[in-house]
Amino acid sequence: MMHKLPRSFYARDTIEVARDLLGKYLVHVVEGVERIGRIVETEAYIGVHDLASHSSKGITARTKVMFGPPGFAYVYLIYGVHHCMNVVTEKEGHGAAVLLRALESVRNVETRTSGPGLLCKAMAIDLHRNMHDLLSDDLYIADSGEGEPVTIVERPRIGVDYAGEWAARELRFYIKDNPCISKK
DNA sequence: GGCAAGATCTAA
DNA sequence: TAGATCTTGCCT
Repeated sequence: MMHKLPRSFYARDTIEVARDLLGKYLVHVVEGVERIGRIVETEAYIGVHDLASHSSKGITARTKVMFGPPGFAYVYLIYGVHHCMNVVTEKEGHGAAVLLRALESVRNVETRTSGPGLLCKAMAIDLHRNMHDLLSDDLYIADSGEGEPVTIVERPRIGVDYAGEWAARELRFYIKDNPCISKK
């Protein structure tokens, strides 16, 4: 039994949300087809003081969604090639989000999902899904209701070497021994 | 209005 | 290990 996560789930500490998202299900309905993937890897971008976070640049046309209310999607294009999907967390105005890095295919997901770019490609997520409400009926995250325990591994984030000491912080989380992880 | 750089992926 | 490829943000 799938249960859509409430707004209050996202309105918490970003690291807690990043850890709790592991094992949850991302659902995207495209042209009547329901695509579902189990979240197995995330990264936390915890606020304006986090130099690896886009929000550290302040409020701009691109980052304003990160400063909005929690439970919304923040989608952007990286390297002109790939899309990355984030989930806005904390209270409105905080500027934090959780990046979804890898999924485990559950239903109607054909291509690989090990990495932010591939994840969005497989789930058919693009810039048009930016600022989409995750409490809507066509793009949301749900709990299986089974409360299955997972072993969480903490590692430094990927591709943020420019962020100084923040690059070394262990803000990446994934499910131990899961074969769908993007990188060890 | 122009320019540099980026939370990536694939092929060689 | 380099190239694809385009939006954002800052500079002029």
